[in-house]
Amino acid sequence: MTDTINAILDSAERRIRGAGYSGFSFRDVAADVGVKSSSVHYHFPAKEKLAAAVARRYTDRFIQAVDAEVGGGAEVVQAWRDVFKTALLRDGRMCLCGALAATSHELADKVRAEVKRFFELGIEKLQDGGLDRASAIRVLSALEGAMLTANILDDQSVFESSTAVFV
Amino acid sequence: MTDTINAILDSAERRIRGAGYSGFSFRDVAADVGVKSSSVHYHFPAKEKLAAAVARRYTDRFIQAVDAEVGGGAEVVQAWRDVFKTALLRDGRMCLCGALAATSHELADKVRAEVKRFFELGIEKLQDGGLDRASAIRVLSALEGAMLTANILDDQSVFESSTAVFV
DNA sequence: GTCTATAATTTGATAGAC
DNA sequence: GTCTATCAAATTATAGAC
Repeated sequence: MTDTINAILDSAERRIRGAGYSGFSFRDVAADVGVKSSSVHYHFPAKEKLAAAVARRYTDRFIQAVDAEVGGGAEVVQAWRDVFKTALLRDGRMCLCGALAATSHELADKVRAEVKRFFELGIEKLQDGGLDRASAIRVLSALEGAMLTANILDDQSVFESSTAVFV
Repeated sequence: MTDTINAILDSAERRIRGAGYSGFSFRDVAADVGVKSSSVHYHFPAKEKLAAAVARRYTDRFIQAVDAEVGGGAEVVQAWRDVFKTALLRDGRMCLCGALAATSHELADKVRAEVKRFFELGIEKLQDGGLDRASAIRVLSALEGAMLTANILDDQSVFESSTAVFV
């Protein structure tokens, strides 16, 4: 993975988390990276492919971070909460897959499939931690909702208080 | 409020709930209503004003529906859950203010203010029902998150099971 | 791999006739 | 209040030089 590709993915991730799929353009990303939009197209021929790549990297990193915490002895639900919290505090933005899921009707099949993968893997991992499927979905939904509300109220402490029940 | 204005708001609401603020255009709405885009501009000179009007109507109707249930003897948390559930089952789409909140960085101040109003009023109403502020935020976040997850998993029963804990 | 240039379409918005 | 016509800008995407 080259530096340019990573920079493109970084920019697109940040912009999707702030403004959704339709809220960013190839020129926006190109300007962030310091190249021309045709160079972005060289690496990602279509916008759908760029968004799908962003979602896949986001999910892989997210799961990796959760696994690392669980490997370090953390309880699974706490691990998910911590990684969500880190994403919110570090970037001050919505979960990428939450931002995309909120407008799922506009997503191309391949993008929606990647977003769905984030949720399915989350449910699966939480079930591996001992939760039944309904509880796993409830925890994941609560985390996404807490992030969304913290986002619009512009108050990160909202995430803490909304999910303190899991502690 | 004329029929055309209502039809414009209906179309814009539906489209924002499916694809977010940047995911719809004046021409989309005009085609839905059966007029030209210049006619939409006549009623709503700027896109921001249209979105703000949609959010305001959505919030007013939502609060009205909740108040009606509470007036009919329902418990406040249940009333909120029911109105969310109806919005999901009837339209098969995300909460309008949830969809906008997820991409709050792209919103003009006046639109974001309307979205914020939905959440602030929700918190206020739940507090009137006896919850402390943290619990009110937690309930509202959980409802938004449940709707988001039901949306992406394309399974409305997810909303039920995710929020059954409130029953 | 990145650039210039450009095509084809869409977008938000306005002017003016009816 | 709706229309036709149009604008200026932005959008996704491609061709071809370097």
